[in-house]
Amino acid sequence: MNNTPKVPIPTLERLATYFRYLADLRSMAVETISSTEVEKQTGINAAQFRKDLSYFGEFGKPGVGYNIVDLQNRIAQILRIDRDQHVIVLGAGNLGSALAGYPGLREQGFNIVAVFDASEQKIGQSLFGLAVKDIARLREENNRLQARIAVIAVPASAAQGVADLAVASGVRALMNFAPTILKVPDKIVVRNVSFLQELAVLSYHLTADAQK
Amino acid sequence: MNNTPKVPIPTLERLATYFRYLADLRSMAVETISSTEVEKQTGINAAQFRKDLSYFGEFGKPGVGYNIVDLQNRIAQILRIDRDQHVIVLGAGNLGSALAGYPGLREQGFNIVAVFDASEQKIGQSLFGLAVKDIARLREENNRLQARIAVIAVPASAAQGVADLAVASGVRALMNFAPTILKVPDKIVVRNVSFLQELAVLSYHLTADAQK
DNA sequence: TAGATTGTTAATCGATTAACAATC
DNA sequence: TAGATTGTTAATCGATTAACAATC
Repeated sequence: MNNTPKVPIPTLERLATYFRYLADLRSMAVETISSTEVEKQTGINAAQFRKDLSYFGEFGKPGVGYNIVDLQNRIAQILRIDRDQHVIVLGAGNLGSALAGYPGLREQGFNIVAVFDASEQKIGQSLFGLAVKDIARLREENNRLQARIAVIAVPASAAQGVADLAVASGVRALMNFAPTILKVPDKIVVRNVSFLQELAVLSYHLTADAQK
Repeated sequence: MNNTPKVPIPTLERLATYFRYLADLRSMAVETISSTEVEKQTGINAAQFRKDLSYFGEFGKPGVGYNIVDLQNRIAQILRIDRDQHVIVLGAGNLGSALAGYPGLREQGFNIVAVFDASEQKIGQSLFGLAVKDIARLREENNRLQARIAVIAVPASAAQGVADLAVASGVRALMNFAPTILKVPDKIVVRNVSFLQELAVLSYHLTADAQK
C-alpha cells in the first residue's frame, strides 16, 4: 500500500534546502512566507516550491502563505530528521575525520555515533570525542549501535568491501565518497558524492566555448 | 559562435565517471570496450553512454567499440583535465584541510596551489606541504597563482563574503561546501555540495513507505 | 468584498532510452 | 560476407513551470 506517489529526488534535495532556509527565517523571527518570497530569496521557482510540498500534503493558507515554524517541522518529519539519526563513518582518514568533526550534521539531527578504520595506528585513537573502532568488528558494534546510515570514506580499492560489510551489518543507506561504483542489493540506497565529478563540471565550464 | 549544442550537466558528470572507469580498464591492459560492456560494468545505459559521447564527436568504430586509451584522452580534453588546473581552498578547517590532503584530486589534474584562512592561529601553519595564507590577501596572491577554481570550505555565515572575494580575485568556478545559497554574477559557475542534502535523501528512503 | 496566494492541472522543456540504418 | 557495434533519430519518460480556479 503505497500512497505517496513516488517523489522525485530533486524534490527531496530541495526539501533539505527549504529546511535550512526556514531555520534562518525562524532565527529572524519571521512568521509566514509566501512562495514568491521563497523564489526571490532562494532562486527556486515559486511553482516548484508549491509542487514540491504538494507531494506531501497541504501546508499553506491561500492569501496568506506558509507558517514558518509549522512548515519546518513538517519538512523535518518528512525527511525523518525530526528524530536523531545514527550515522557511522567508515574510514578515519582526512575526510572521515573531517566529517566526524563537522558540527553541521549533528545540528540537523544526524548523530555520528562511531568511526571505524582498519589501521592499527588509528584504532583506539580519539576523534572529536569518538574512539576509532576496528572495522573488523563492525557487525558486532552495529548490532548495538543500530546505525542505518553509513558514510564510506575509504580509498576506492577498499570501498566495495566496506560497503558489503556495512550492508551485512544492517546498514541500509550509504553516502559514498570513494570514486567507485558500488554494487549493492536493491533495497540499499546509495548517494555518491564525487569531488572529481564536481570539479570536472566546473573545469568544463571554464572553457571559452562552453559559455552559454 | 557556439557549435557545441548545450551539453546536459548529467552528461558532464558521467563523463567524469567514464574517465575514472577507463583509467581502471587501462591498468588492466584492456584495449577496447563496447557500450554494452560499459553498461554491464557501470550500470549506465549503453545508449546513454553513446549519446553522451556524441555531443563531442565520434569516438568509436562500429563493430569494434572504443579504444580505451584514446577515449580517455579525448574525455580528458573535453573536461580540460588534460592540463593541470590550479585550485585554491578557502577555509582551513577540518574539511578544507581534508581536501588539501586528498590525493585523488592531484591524480586527476586538480592541483591545489594554496589554502586560505582568516584565523591568526592558522595562517602560516603548514598543511600537507602548503602554507596557510591570509584570506585578506587573496586578491594579491591569486594575481600570481591564477587559480580559476576555488573550493569554499568556510562556515555558512562567512561563505557569501568569501565567494565575493574569490570572484573579485579572478575565480570563475566555485565548489561550495557551505550550506547556503550563494549569490554570484551570471558568468560564475557554482556547484553546491551539501552533505545535509545527501543525508536527507538517504534518511527519507529509510522510511517504510518510501520503498518503491 | 477585493487582493493575495495557495494547490493542482496542463503545457513545456529536457533528459533517457529504444530502435535501426550505416559501417567496420 | 556475416556479425557486431556504432552514431543518431524518434519515442518515452520525468521534471519544471505557467496558468488559474479555489480559498483565505
